[in-house]
Amino acid sequence: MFKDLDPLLHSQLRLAIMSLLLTVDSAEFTYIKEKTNSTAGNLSIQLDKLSDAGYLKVTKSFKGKKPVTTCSITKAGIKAFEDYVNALKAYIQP
Amino acid sequence: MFKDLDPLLHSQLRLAIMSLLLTVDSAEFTYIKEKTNSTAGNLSIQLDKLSDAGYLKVTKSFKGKKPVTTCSITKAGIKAFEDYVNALKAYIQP
DNA sequence: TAATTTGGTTTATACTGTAAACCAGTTTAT
DNA sequence: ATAAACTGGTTTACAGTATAAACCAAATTA
Repeated sequence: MFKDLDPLLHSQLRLAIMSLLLTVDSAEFTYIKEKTNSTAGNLSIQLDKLSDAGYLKVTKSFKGKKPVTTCSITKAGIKAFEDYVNALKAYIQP
Repeated sequence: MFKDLDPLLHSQLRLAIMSLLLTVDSAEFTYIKEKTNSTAGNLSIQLDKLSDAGYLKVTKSFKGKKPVTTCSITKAGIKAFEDYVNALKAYIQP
């Protein structure tokens, strides 16, 4: 009746990150931080978790002299998100 | 962009409990336990939290000689659930 | 009457989420 | 030139959450 919800996605911030990355090719750390209203520390950790799970790819580079962290969702991430939403529907539909 | 999700509802078990109680007048502890596939201990605690928040009403009685715990959702619980679902939609819609 | 079952609650522990502190480097002001 | 403040994060420490395991009282069954 109620399927398990992927615990990695069932978190407000991580879900927001994934939701955001679904709509764009890639996004920078600071952009995600702003859009999700998160602190840098929290975002850093949650990005690591999503990255460790293979749900997104994180690349580090420099823009001029400044370090930039860029994130993009992976195939596995899209799949996991879709599965999560499908499972969730059973909970929130009347 | 991403509204906060009621942390009380953003929990797999508590959400399942609320979802279940929305569809029925009331339900007994053992029924909820079975339908949500939860352990008694976990269920007991999560029911307390929802009850403390005023999202549901828990009444204790006896069926014959056996104790029965009966739960039903409150107006406040229905409202909270609806708000949660509306907020959640922003996260899961493409 | 001893063991098992029912219907839970309480306790202990592992896991999560978060803010605060921190770090390396850059820019700005003096 | 150097101190102060800012950028772009990471690490650490702690509070809160979820869960299983242990427990309890009463009823049922062997």
